[in-house]
Amino acid sequence: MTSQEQSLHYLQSLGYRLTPQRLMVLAIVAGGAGHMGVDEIHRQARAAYPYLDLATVYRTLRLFKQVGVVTEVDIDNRLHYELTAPGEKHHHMVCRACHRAINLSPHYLEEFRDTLMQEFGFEPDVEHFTVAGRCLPCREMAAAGGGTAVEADVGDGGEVD
Amino acid sequence: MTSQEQSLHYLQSLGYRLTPQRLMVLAIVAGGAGHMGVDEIHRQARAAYPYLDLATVYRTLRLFKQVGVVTEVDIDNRLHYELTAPGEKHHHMVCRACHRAINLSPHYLEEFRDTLMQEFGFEPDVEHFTVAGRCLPCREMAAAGGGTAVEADVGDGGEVD
DNA sequence: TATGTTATCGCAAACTTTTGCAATAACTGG
DNA sequence: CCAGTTATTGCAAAAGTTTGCGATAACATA
Repeated sequence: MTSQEQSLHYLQSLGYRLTPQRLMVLAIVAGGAGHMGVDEIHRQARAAYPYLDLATVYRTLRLFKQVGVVTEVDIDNRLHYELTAPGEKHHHMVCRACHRAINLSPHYLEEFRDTLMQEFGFEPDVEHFTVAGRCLPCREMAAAGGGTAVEADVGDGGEVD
Repeated sequence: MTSQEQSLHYLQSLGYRLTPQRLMVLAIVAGGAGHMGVDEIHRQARAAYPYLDLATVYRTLRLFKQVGVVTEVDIDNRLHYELTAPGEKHHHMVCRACHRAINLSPHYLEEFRDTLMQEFGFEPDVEHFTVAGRCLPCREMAAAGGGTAVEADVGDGGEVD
């Protein structure tokens, strides 16, 4: 049984219904490499089934996230989703100033996770985890006297692998 | 010098301009108790200065967040902001199933923070920090055979202190 | 204090995400 | 396999958030 089939069984065991829309969205997210934007998922889904509505995509992904099938990632103010792959861990540190992402080895989170589990019975989602903060270059720039408001308006892009 | 004045000096030292709008938004966020929704901030601001636009409130808060003056909190899909109070730490664990929040003592994060600083020079924002995951009751319910899709549609509320 | 430069603002429009509701389709029990 | 129940869908509209642009005001320099 593939991991997709497992997810579907799991959904069903929770009392959710298996609909073609859900199958399709799951297949697309599983097929894509890495995070996928909602509109991209929608576009691909429409190729196969033109009536699938954007609202359904949003609702489906929200459900998948709630039960843990997918992970939500906020990239530059837009929602992205990726399959929660239990084996393949994937962490980020995202700088709140430059929005660049640095990969973080699972090692650093395990200790933290174990503590939370033991103390509170709370199981943190560390499979795909994002820590906000400020990266070294940005902190140095700020310390150096403050980089004269580099970015015109406040918004800017950000890259994540 | 109050902490508000410090923030303003800091903004200025980074090359950002001090405008009445920014002063106003900062004062309002500082005056409120805990997180404030964007529209509430806007409403209060308009009482004093009716022309202040919602877009300006958003831009201002985004800037404040970027430089670290305020902390952004996502509560039930709406942006909320609160002053980043260096002394008074404030952490949550938020369950992805029931959306309930559990307070987390700063203690548990310090170790993690120190590691990241040492290894990567990355300074995580642990002042106000949120960890997603699943709480004990929800995990037990899931283990017990899966709580027949408790919530009709996917959305539901969530409370955070 | 007067002048130039340009970050910021207000407005309007776009974009992203959520929600209400009637129709439909997935599951259940017979 | 058929009928009943109700979760889910598609559509349309609303709500939340961001963005483009010309006008304005904040800061720097003289």
